[in-house]
Order: sequence, then structure tokens, then C-alpha cells
Amino acid sequence: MSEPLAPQYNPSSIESELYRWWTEQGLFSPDARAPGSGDPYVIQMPPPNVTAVLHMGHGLNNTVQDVLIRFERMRGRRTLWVPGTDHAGIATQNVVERLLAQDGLTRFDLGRDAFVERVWAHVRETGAVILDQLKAIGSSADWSRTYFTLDEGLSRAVRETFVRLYEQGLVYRGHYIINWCPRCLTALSNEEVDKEEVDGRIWHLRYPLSDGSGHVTVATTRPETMLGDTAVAVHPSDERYRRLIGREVMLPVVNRSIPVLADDAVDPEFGSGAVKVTPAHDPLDFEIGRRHSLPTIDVMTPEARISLAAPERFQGLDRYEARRRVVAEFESAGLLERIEEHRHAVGHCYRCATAIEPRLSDQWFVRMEPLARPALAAYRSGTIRFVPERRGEDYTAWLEGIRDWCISRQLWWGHRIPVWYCDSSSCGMISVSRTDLSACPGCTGPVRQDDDVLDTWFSSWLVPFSSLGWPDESRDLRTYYPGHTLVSSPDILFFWVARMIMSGLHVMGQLPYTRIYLHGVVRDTQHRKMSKSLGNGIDPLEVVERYGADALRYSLISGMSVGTDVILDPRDLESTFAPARNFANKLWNAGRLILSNLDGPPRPLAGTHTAAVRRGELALADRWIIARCDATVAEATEAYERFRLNEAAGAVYRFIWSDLADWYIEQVKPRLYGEQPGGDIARAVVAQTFDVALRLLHPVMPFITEALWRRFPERPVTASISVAPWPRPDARARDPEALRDFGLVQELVGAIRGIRAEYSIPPGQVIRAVVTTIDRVASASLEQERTTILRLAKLSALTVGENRERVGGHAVLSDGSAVFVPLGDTIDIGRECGRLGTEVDRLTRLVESQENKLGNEQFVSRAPGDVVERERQKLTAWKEQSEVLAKKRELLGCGAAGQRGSGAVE
RNA sequence: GGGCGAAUAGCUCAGCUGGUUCAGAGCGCCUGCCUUACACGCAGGAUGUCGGGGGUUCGAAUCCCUCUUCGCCCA
Repeated sequence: MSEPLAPQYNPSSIESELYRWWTEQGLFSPDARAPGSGDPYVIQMPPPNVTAVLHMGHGLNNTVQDVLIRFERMRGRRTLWVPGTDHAGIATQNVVERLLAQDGLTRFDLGRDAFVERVWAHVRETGAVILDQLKAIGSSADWSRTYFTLDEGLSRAVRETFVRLYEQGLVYRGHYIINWCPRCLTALSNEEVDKEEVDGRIWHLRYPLSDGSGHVTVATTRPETMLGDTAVAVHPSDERYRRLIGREVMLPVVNRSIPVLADDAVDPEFGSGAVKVTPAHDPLDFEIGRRHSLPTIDVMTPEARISLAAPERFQGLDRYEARRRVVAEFESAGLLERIEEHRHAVGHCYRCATAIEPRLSDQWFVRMEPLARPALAAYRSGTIRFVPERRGEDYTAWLEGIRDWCISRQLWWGHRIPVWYCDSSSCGMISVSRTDLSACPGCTGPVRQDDDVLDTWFSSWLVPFSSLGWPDESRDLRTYYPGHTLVSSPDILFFWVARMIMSGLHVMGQLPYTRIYLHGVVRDTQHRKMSKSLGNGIDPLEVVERYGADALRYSLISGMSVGTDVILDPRDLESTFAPARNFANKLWNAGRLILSNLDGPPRPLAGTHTAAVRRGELALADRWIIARCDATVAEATEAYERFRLNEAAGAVYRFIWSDLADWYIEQVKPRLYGEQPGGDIARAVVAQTFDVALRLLHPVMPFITEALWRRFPERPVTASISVAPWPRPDARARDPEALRDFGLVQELVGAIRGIRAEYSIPPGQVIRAVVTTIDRVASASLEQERTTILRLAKLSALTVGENRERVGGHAVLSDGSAVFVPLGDTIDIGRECGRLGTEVDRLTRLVESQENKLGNEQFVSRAPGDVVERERQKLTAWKEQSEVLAKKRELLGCGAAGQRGSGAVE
């Protein structure tokens, strides 16, 4: 039909063209050519950061989603994969601020409006590059539904949710200690803080009692915060300090008199058992301060420098410099008791890795406990299921210990908080509104909107419905909410996955999805996460360019069993990706051979489609490959369904390479080439099984499978494998006899090849072989595939029957059939005796241990009947083989068997 | 400090419900082949105390306990 295929598969020449064709055909949209039917199958893509460039983590995540969505699409479901990008508040703002910094500017130089416009310009310019990159790896998302979390509709969803939660008392404003990044200059949620183990110290500082009667020693990991101390606290039942409770100490360095008080929150085991209390700089101290009505003294600026509330000589110092100075002053005053080495976890900003500063401030929070309860119940009732299951425990633990969510961010890029404050001191009303306010609803006076924006995740937790049009009652929303499967990485389980469940239940009254597939993380060979800063990343696009998108996808999928990390070697792309490229090339060449031998549409097969080929016309090999194909359909389908994508890929790989290419194609060549009759049958079988293999592989390797599938003769020009029906197992294709009988053929060929190699018989030299079969079925099988055996074992003649010769190579098949290859004087009898001897020894050991097993009364009576029966059959087969070999040794005149003493059982 | 995971061939990993996929795959290595689909290939081969120890069982890579090493999450 079309031009001949190149002998080597060249992915780059076809991928982008095919992708364009797919989208032109509307194959990824349920509104167009892939309507499907029945229960919709919906996946929400974790929206990548709008300024991101594709890395392996995206590659893995999106490949998994694409495999699932393509699988369900072919199964005829109404599939929708919703793509989008996230405005990623801090990350995006940081990117643009860095750009400004190159010109020596800060965002404050531009002012808020100009800065936000600058970010928009950047996003418009570079934004969504990542979406094109996702296309390059074959992602079949419905791009017509692409959203951006700052779109008008999604912004409305954010505002609607905020206002509703406020009205329900679930959003509130509070004055608390929050996590503050002194570099990003914003509050962060608890989840956005990465705890990192660092080598720190505990300083034991003496605080003299105000009456001069001694001192109390406090232990702290942050001596600089003592500038803001307003008390010393001990545990109420701590005998060591009981007499001090209610007395005062003179705070050194700042010379302030502060009380010693008792509070249950103090851990008597930590340090000296007495702690300094700094309510403005520590969450625990803040609680203590509240209980005891302590003043709060904020001694730090937003940049984590010492503020004007501290003595003048410290003002403006960086927190670490201040620490050194404070310690130095204690030391010179003789108040530094000792310093202890101490390893502890310190929070760092997840975006810029700066050490977090606990900071007292006014922020907006979501009350999480009421939202968490139903989310927990949905898991406990089994409605939500995690793959792998153990991830459910992380989910449970997080929800059980849930803390309120700080959602305000002191950024300029994001959804502005819909809250307006009245300037009038007599009114002072706080208005939370769905629409922008220009005047105070209370006093009609001027209002100003809250300066802050919302946490990025406050918009992404709504995506399962906001991307479909909510708060409008859109058709999409009715059709595609709720979705089914969510594919994500475990590191955003709390940030995103769990919160979507909460918002879905609360806002929509329905779970956004019920299956959560959490794949692993892509790491290098030292098991380090791939990252830009470590320089151990692999650029997926480079891989696509060098090896093809299919090879990238296959490598990722096959390297990943459920929930485990994927290890790739960034220093050796060749050994990492070449195997998958080689597989693609193998498939390509199999297709080249098959397709070039099809002169028209193949006849449909019995046992698979309508019967145009009768069963009786099939050769043993035909029945065998049809049965193998059917088994592969069942195996791959079940594996895809169970998210065992590596197993699905492996099953198809083995079928294509080991069954189809290594055996069936070799078997079928004489018929294809017209050297043997039955060409039509051969073409029908090879075309059918190859077609099925392509379809089974398509979710993992979409490009090459489409390219080959479309080249079948008389395929309609608009036909696409991506909407071809998924193959189904067929009871009529099942054929245990064919599997067994062709297995014997394979074994025989293997045995003869083994003898050839053992005696270095040149590949060009033809030899003879005699097989003495165990029964008539075996003989018939070999007779049926005589041509195959002759070809593949390179024989000039095959005799099935009694063997009268003795000098040659000998082997026995697992059913006890004896193989003989006459080799005349090329054979070394001593060597052959040794070879057979070790085999006899091996079998003797097996037989003896098997006899022990079966002689064991406990085993026979306790093990299930079918297991015992199988073990009996094993014993019979091994005995048979052993006897055949012993006879052969006798014929060769080898002498006593068992050089290695077959009596030595153990 | 609490929880979870991993440890199997030189490397990267499969091995689900204890018993014929039970010791496997790919890469690497060794031998021989440019056999008219494919040298990104074909045929053959070597390689393991299934991390250590104990237990349960007729039977353990698989279940239980314990130790060692590594990784992740939470406090």
C-alpha cells in the first residue's frame, strides 16, 4: 500500500505528525471522535506549575495517567483527561522576582499592579510550554478543556468557596504563630515546611533571680529569641523548681524582670527542665503566654532581623549574628553554663529552603477538623481506595492529626482574598464578599481589600469541579463529576490529594474520585531524588529526541512496580533507555515483515472474530500462538485493571518478542513466502495476533503501535488504534493441548541447538536428529511441526521413532522423549558421558528428595490433593527422564553413573 | 521519639494468595553467528549462603519475631 518501512525505526520522523493527526481527529475529546459510552472515566491531571519545564517526575506522572486513560478509552469508556496549569504563587513570583533582580529591581520598585502585570506577561510568554512538552510524550489529554487556575471561572470558584466557608464558620481570621519564610516574606502552611535534620546545639543559660538569691538555668536551641522572653516556665510537679514558682528573674542582656511560672506544657526531661518563654516566637510559648496572659514582644522583622523592640545594639542584626552576640554576652557575664550538641529537625521553606521563622501575625485559616471527618470516613468505609494500600495509613494519620490551614499569603501573585476592611474607626466592619466592594456595606464609607492572596492550593483543591465549570451548573460538571482515578506522587498527598477529597465532599457532596494511585519518585542510582540543584536530572525531551517517546514511556512503566520508586541512571542514558528503544525496533521490524506479506485484509479468525478460518485448517503453531495471544490478552488486561502497569508491559513484551518474533514468525515464514501451502491461514493468524499485540501495547507505546496499526491493508484512513476496541479473552482460543504440544516442539529445538553449541557445530552445517517420543500425541506434535523443527534446528532430517545409533549427542525432554543427534567422529564420548552424568546426578537428587517428600505421611495427608498429585507427576517425569538418560549412558558405554556419588543426597 | 518501606545475579529490579513461571527478567559478561524483519539482531552459556539469626509449617524468598544497613514520612 504505502511506501516500504525503513529497516530501523525512527521515532522522531513519525511522532509529532501522528500527534497532530490525533488531535485534529479529536480523538482525545469525548465530544468529538471518542465519545465512548456508559460510565465516564475521568482523570484530573495534577496541574503543573505554569512556569515549569518538563522533568522526569512529570514524565512519569503523565505517562501513568496516559496509559490508564488510553486503556479505558479503548475499552469504550467515555474518557476525559482534564489538563491545566497552576499559577503556583510563590514559585512563579520567585521566578519573576529573580528576573527583576537581574536588572537590579525588586517588586517593590514596580509596585503591586505593575508587578502583577509583569508576571502575567511572563506567564503568557513562557507559560504552558510544559503542556506542549506533555504532548511530546504522547499525553492524550483533552486540550480543549485546558484551564489555568487564575482563569475567571476558577477564580470565581475560589471566591465562592472562601465566602461559603466563611459563612459556615470554617474560614476565620486569627492572630497566631505561623510559619514564616523570611526570604519569600510570606506565611506558609504546615505542609509547606520541610523538616530537615541539622546539627544544632542546646545552650544552657543562667537567668539570675531578681532578689540575687541565685539563678535558674534555662535550656534553648534559639538563644537569640531571649530578647523577647516574657517568662520562665517549669512543670508544676517538678520538685526542683517548685520553690521558684511565682518569683521573678532578671532577664540578662535586656535587663527585664520576668516571672517564673508553672505550666503543664513544659517537658521536665528537656534540658534543665526550665524553659524560657517567648510567646511571639514559638508556638508552644505562645500557648503558654495565652494561658498566663503574658505580653508578647516581637523582636524580629519580617526579614528575620532584630527589631526595634530589642536593645539598640542588636537592632538590624541578622538572626544568626544576633545569636552569636547574645551568647557572647552571656558568656562574658558568666551566665553561659554549658553548650550541648543537639541534632534536631528545623523547618525550611519548601520553595526556597530558607529556615522558617515562627512568627506571630494575623492570618486567615480554614478550620479543618469538620472537613477532615467525612474525608476520614470515606476512607474507613472503603469508598476511597489507595494503590498501594499502605498509603491509606499516611492519609489517615494526617487527617487524624489535622491542624487548621493557614491560607493567606503575603504575595502579590494569586487570588486576592475577598475581604474588605472598613477604614472608619467607628464602623470597622469586615466584609467577606462574592463581588468586589467599593464601599462599606455597614457605613457606606471607604473600604480597602485585604492585601494578601490565597495559598495556591486553595485553588487547586477545587480543581475536580472548578475545572468543569463550577460554581455554574455546567453540563461538563454534571457529566464528568465525580471522576474516578487520581494519579499522583506521594509528596503531594496532603497538599493536594487529601484536600481535594475534603473540598469535594464538602462543596459537591461527593468524592472527586475513589481510586488514588500514588506512584513512586524518580531517583538516580544513589536513590537521590532528581533535582535541578543536584544536577542529577534527566531531561525527558532529550530522551524523546534520542530514543523516542515510546521508549521513554516504556522505560518508565516497566521500571516501576506498584508504588515503588523508579531508578534511572542520569550518567548512562544508553543502558537506561536503549532496551526500550530496541524493543520498539523489534516491534517495528516484526511489523515490517508481517505487513509486507499481507496483500489484502486478512481473513478473520475462528476463536477471535467471525469464523472465516475453520479450526481444522490451523497448524499446531497457529493454535499455539492464538492461545498464547489469548492468554496475553487476559494477563495484560488484568494487570492494567490492577494498576500493575509494569506487568502489563512485561506480558506484551514477552508475547511480542519471545512468542511472536522468536517462534511464530519463524514458523510462519515458509507459508508466508509461498514455500509451503496455507499462506492464507498463516497471514490471517499472524495479522490477527499482531493486531491484538499492538492494541495491548498501545497504552504504553502509543506512537509506534499507531504507526504500524494504520498500515494494515485497507485500513480506513481515519481509523485510529487509540479508539480501536480493546481485545477480549475468548474461551474458544484457549487451547492447553496446543500450548503443551508446541512446547514440546520448542523444547526439542532447544535441545538440538544446545547439542550444536556444546559440540561447536558450525551454524551452516546441517545434521540429523532422532527423537524417540514417549507417546503418540508427542509423535503427532513433532510430525505436525516437522518443517519448523528442521528449519529452526537446522536439520537435514528428523526421524521420529526408535533410535539404533549410539555415538552422538543425547538429551531428554521433560516428557521423557529421547533426543539423539548422530555426530560420528566429531563427538568426544568421554565428554558426552560427563555431560549426561551431571544431568543424571541432578535428576537423581531431585527424584530422591521428591521421594522423601511423597514418603512423608504428613505431606500426603495435609497438603491439598492437587498439590500432592502434581508432586507425584513431577516424580514420575523425573524418574522417566533419569531412566532414559541412564539407558543412553549405557549405550555409550559410559560406565557407572553418578561420578559425583548419587548417594550423597544432602 | 513514632510510623512506613526496602535489602534477591556485577547493576536495575520482578516474584501478588506459602507448593511448576520458584530461584526469574533486562542490562552487563563469555562463546559462536552480518541465517534475505531486525547486529537496536540471532543462537548458546556462566553467575545467587533470596541481608544475618531464630520461629511457625508436611513445606518459607514468600508468614511471625529479632538484629543489621539504607531510604521516606510525621513529631
